[in-house]
Amino acid sequence: MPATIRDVARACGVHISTVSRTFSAPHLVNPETRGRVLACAEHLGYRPNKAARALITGRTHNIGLMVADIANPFFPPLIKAAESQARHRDYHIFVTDTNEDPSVEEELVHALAKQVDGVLLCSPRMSNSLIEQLSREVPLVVINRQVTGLPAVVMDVGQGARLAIEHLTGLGHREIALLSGPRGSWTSREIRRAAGAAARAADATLTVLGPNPPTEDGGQSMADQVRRAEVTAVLAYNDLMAIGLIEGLDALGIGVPKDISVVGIDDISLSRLTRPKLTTVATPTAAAGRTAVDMLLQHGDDRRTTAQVTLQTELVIRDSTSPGPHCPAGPGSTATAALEGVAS
Amino acid sequence: MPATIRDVARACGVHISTVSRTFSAPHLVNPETRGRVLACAEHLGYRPNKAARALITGRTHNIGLMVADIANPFFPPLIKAAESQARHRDYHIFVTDTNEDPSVEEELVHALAKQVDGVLLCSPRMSNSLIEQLSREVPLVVINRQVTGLPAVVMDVGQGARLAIEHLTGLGHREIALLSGPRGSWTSREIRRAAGAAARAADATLTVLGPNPPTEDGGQSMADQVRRAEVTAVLAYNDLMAIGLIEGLDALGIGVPKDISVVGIDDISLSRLTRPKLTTVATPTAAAGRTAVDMLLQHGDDRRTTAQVTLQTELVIRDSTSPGPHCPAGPGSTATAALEGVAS
DNA sequence: TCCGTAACTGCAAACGTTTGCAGCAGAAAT
DNA sequence: ATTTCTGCTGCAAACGTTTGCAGTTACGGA
Repeated sequence: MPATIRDVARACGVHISTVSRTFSAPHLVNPETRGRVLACAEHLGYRPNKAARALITGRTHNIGLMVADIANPFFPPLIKAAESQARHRDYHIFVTDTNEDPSVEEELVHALAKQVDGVLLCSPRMSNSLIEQLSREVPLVVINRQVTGLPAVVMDVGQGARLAIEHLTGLGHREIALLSGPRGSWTSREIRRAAGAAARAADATLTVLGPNPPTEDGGQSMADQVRRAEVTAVLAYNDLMAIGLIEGLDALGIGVPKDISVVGIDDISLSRLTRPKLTTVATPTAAAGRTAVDMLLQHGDDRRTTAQVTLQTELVIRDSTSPGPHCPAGPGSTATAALEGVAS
Repeated sequence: MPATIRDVARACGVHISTVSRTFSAPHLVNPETRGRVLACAEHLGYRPNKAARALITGRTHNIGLMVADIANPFFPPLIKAAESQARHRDYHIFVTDTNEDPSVEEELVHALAKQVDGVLLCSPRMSNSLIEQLSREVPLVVINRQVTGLPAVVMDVGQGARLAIEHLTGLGHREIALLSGPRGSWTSREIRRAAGAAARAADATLTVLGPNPPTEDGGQSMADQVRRAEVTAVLAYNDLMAIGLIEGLDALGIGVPKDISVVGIDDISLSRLTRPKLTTVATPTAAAGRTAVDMLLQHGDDRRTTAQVTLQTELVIRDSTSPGPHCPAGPGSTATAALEGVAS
């Protein structure tokens, strides 16, 4: 039903290749002819079929962006930054949500494969080997993860976790809990590794609770376990969990930061609105989105650009943390950092 | 580089049509042959090229979903519902963000056109005539808007606005402000119409302030104007603006709901977390997402299904509203409902 | 024995573009 | 006057599939 290149060619008595060139290489066609073609096209409502064009050129000018949960406010700034960067380069971004499900991730990569020029995998949960395998089907850039041989942009959340733990131990906390993230999360492993090391260095005890779904509910439902863990401070896998935890603790009559200090990670905009305002680790999400797009696009030209970019994080101190029981540096703290919890 | 159907055919000494059928109509090929083909395909890492397939079948099994601002928490529940519904029907959803920009909307429809089987337009800002024109290029379903001849699913926000105003007038408020939404928003016009009628019916004065960007900042920056309008209650275009407004009023030393009552629209999950918890109009976003997908898909079979589905809204009373100055029904209220503000 | 039928497979034309190559006119250079 | 060049246009082969049609084989029934 929609007009094709052939209809236009017929309508203005010219060969289809001339019509094609009018749209994809205008300088190759006589201005007068070009005018006639454009008029006919306009009149027939003709638009080049992107799919057919992609089939032969191999370029769609689209980029896929896969996120684990579009409802998590961590992602939108990254998505928006990627979109604006892509637009500058005359590309479009197609976003898909995987529902935190690795099998959906794989399926979606296949679905996107030939409709986009590359896919940005944001915090993917699938295995390294699967990612490598999929990368033979379509160019991939991973965000918040490292896969050998693939371009990656990671936000240095390990450093962030270290800063958070140092902040807490500096306030005198010695019994700290870590609410870990979902199983299979590279980020969660990094946080755990770095937080464990930082706690050990400060002679503090780190109790890992998890894995947990990275949502408000995930945090809220851990309130009771946090209470039983008898800690004075908590570092959560992300802000959403931290906020949920604060709600949950509140319901148990435990005050934040009066009784327990809480630190989040991500610095989502919501963190500035809650009471108390959340102390958290700010991650450069917008920069990550921009960088990922750039890497994907230049990766297209030069096939061996498999650089890994690391972006710095920083600690934002607000109102959800306060000095712990052993103020500057009291005795009675254990000398080992215990790591418990389910392996991810 | 990636294996094509021809490579597979050659590798197992069979015609390409047999390979094709192995994937798209397995029952038509001998089980033994099918096994060989699958083995070869597996070995070569072959995957049917969706773009090429779409070119000939005319079906991509993808659906586009356009939203104005992915960072607005109103959208994710809709997106997720649409995605899960689509997945059940063996379709995938590609989400795009238009940045509240009508020209980007048009461009994106073109970009999506032949890569998807249809596009869901969520609260589009473009003109009716442009939407109609684009609908000749790709099947469209509009959400939160009515365009003659196009299938639509609308959440009855007019009814919601009426409930909100009745709630406020019932509490004794007679001077009410409406923080309107962005220019070009059909929803904003509906709210204004219904709120105006409801105010008039209750002998209350409605002052329209706007248009405004539908964001937290949009609400926050109106705090001063709200104060100068000398109203005792405010209905905001959406929850985000309502929350921003509460923040802004707080900064001016005006308490909610003590000094001014505030009602939002949407019932985003955040509304349950703010202090005070927000009284708001709940919109059935998930149902809207599911319905839109269904309409698009059945629209594909039967071309003349241009039904318009209306979903009901309901008022959720929380803590941001309280009785106004003229308690049950005092005298001294004006008899006219004034509608001011810039036309949208 | 012959025929009809069922089950499978191959052939080739589509789908809507792009693009290297060749052809052609006219202008400029020799 | 001949050549070279430039600017434009047409031709046809691709891109990777699907699918109606026809051909082959084997088999059961008459």
